[in-house]
Amino acid sequence: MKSEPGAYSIDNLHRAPRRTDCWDGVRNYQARNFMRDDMRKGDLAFFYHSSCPRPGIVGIMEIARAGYPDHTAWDPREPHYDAQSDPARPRWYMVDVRYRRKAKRLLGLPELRTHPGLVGLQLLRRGNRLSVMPVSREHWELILELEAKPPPGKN
DNA sequence: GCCAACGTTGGC
DNA sequence: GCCAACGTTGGC
Repeated sequence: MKSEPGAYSIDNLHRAPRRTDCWDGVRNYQARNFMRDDMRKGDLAFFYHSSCPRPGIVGIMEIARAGYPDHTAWDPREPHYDAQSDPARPRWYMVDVRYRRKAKRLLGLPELRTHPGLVGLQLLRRGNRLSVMPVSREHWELILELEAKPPPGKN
């Protein structure tokens, strides 16, 4: 799950009450479907910082509540207000996430890209712009193994 | 249903 | 700031 740290970082989540917050504001149908249909309470997710000097995976969180309507879509004062979303038929969904831990080190996008085992990871797909996307069990475990290794040196 | 125009995302 | 790659919109 991606977020721009300038808007909402893993530190924000760490400081939130009960280290839990709602993942609101997603306004993309594919990303919405992942949250609404595929995420279950107790699932784990990587927290990814995007649009920043060093984009990459910065930590792990847990889905604390499965998909439910994103009420910020109905509030005109909200930045992601959507006048077309009817409370009777919610268009946008969110989940609640709980902070688990920070990554031992940043798993930067360039490093992830160089790893042959991560070919096919949706995050690395060309032109990918989804802010929420699935990670296979195999890729998940590979990334955790990568985390345990020393960071790549500068060549 | 096609597709051009436009807006957004996000790496660089 | 640039721009590639998408998604959305709306005229036809």
